[in-house]
Amino acid sequence: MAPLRTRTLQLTTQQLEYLVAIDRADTWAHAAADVGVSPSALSQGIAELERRLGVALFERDGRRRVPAPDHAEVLRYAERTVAATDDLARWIERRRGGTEGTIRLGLIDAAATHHFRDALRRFRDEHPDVDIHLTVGPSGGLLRSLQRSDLDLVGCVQPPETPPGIDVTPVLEDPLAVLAPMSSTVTSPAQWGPWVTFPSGSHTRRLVAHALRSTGATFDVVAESHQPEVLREMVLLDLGWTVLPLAGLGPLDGLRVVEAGLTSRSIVLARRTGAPPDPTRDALERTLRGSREPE
Amino acid sequence: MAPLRTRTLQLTTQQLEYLVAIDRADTWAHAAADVGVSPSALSQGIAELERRLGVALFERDGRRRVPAPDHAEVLRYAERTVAATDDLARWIERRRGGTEGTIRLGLIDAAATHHFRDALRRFRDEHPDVDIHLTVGPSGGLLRSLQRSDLDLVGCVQPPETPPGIDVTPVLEDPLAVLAPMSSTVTSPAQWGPWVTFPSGSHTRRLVAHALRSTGATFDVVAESHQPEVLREMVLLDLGWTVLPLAGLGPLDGLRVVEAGLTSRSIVLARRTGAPPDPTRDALERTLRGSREPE
DNA sequence: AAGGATTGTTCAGTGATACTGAACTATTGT
DNA sequence: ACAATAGTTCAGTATCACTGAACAATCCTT
Repeated sequence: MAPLRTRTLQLTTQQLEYLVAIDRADTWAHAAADVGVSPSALSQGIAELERRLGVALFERDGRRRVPAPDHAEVLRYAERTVAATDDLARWIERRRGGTEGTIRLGLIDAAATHHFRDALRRFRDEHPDVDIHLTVGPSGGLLRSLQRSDLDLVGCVQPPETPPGIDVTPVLEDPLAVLAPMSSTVTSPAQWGPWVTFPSGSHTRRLVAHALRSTGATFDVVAESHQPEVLREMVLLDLGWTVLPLAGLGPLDGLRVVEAGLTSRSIVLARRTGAPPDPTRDALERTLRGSREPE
Repeated sequence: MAPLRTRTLQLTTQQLEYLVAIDRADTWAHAAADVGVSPSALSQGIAELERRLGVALFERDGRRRVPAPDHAEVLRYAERTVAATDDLARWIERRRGGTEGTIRLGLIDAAATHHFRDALRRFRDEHPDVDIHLTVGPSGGLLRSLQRSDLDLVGCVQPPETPPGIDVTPVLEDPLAVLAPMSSTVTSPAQWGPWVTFPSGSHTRRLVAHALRSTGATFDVVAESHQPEVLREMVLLDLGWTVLPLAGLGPLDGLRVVEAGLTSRSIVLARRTGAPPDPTRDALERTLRGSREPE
């Protein structure tokens, strides 16, 4: 049969940006403001996108619009494309402007304050012209930002499944210890707990839950926080037990280390595959990779 | 500092398609014809793309145009984006039209004629409504087609490095045997050869070269072909020795099997990561994966 | 239940963009 | 020197995306 090259979809990055902006903003008016056009333009732009795709992206619900079933897949495409375009723009800018470069680095708490602290300082000393934007937060959010091209390099806990478009290399193992209040009595794992730990959805929490269950402990959670220091305080307040990396946690006064090596989490460096090359980013990655703990 | 959201690049898939078409065609006029516009439109379109990117993509060389240094990176972006757009278009079409789907499958020679032959027949029997487009060729070309979204699923030799955007799962091991003409005398590896084998660039050739060298054999190549049958004929003609998968090779009359298990190549299934879901493709992949050889 | 604020759409007008066809320039081949 | 080839420029036209203003629907408040 004749190929008849079914005239490809003609889209603009602009339209895709509209879609992404709508997803990230709470209202279309805000989304319009975010991309710098009038609400009218946004509305017409989305209508045009729907017309070209031949797919309904939004349904009406009262005066709001809610995503239609097919929306998700198109959004996935739009996000990837916008991210790639963003990367290209940054690559061009770096190549043109003589700037040594900006790197947007994302790290989890322990990585920023402990594991990579010295390596980071060393890198800054050796590359004073490089602008480092550091974002600290939980692994999940960092990886999402990485996918969106809001970050260039991320040091976080190894995710259970590597998201598509992301490439990951392990750097070091971070042992996790079971910590109990001094008031507690050390018994068999079955009597451990209750627990204060990271919020559900946290990679580390998943690891901890799994490890505790396989020792026979129950995992009933009575309080949550993303910050290790806060968890430690909660234990000091006798709220419960916790499982934390000892690394960089500070003094353990008032805490009982019940089990220093319950399990360990793997700290990895993640970057987008397919992103344009960036020697500065590579250099930073090498420096961070060199900062293995003496174990 | 205020973000001031540096007005993102505004590109069209059309412009990116121009760039890709130019790369694939031998002349701009042909490229223009391929995408179905006038040469004038193509020229203006590329000029506009260069203006928006702020990057020179082509230089003049006589009356032709040759890629500028920055061209490669932009092309990489363009190819990925065009491929993703193509995927989206196919996803939409499948979703709208009630069609059971078309799958563009790429296989290497031995996979099509031997390893997956029965599985493929089984799949066709079980899914008579699915249109399978089968392309047979060397691994490298198949993987490139996969990246370009010209294929949906590929069965080939494990590449030395997984290309970005491609995901790979091993399916079976294909042992490679050293075959010599009957006239030859069996000696130590140092006296083996000379060789007829796959053209340079072939994944299998790389494996073979490595394996032979590590046995102490020299690897001097006197003839090349991509087709196992042709290589076998060459051996029969006394041109030299070869290393081939025995699987599906046909009768070995007139050949001496010097070493049945010199090494083995891993046959893998490859698909694009980040492509929209396609249950039909998944079903085919499962069927093919179930066709492990009894080893 | 009325008034007003909020959310998103439609419409007309305008400027930008992308296309075709034809004329044009530069290069290559014979 | 002549013709063929490769790509560009130019003028005219159709399409498209934007703004601003008027509009419709819904939600909130009292």
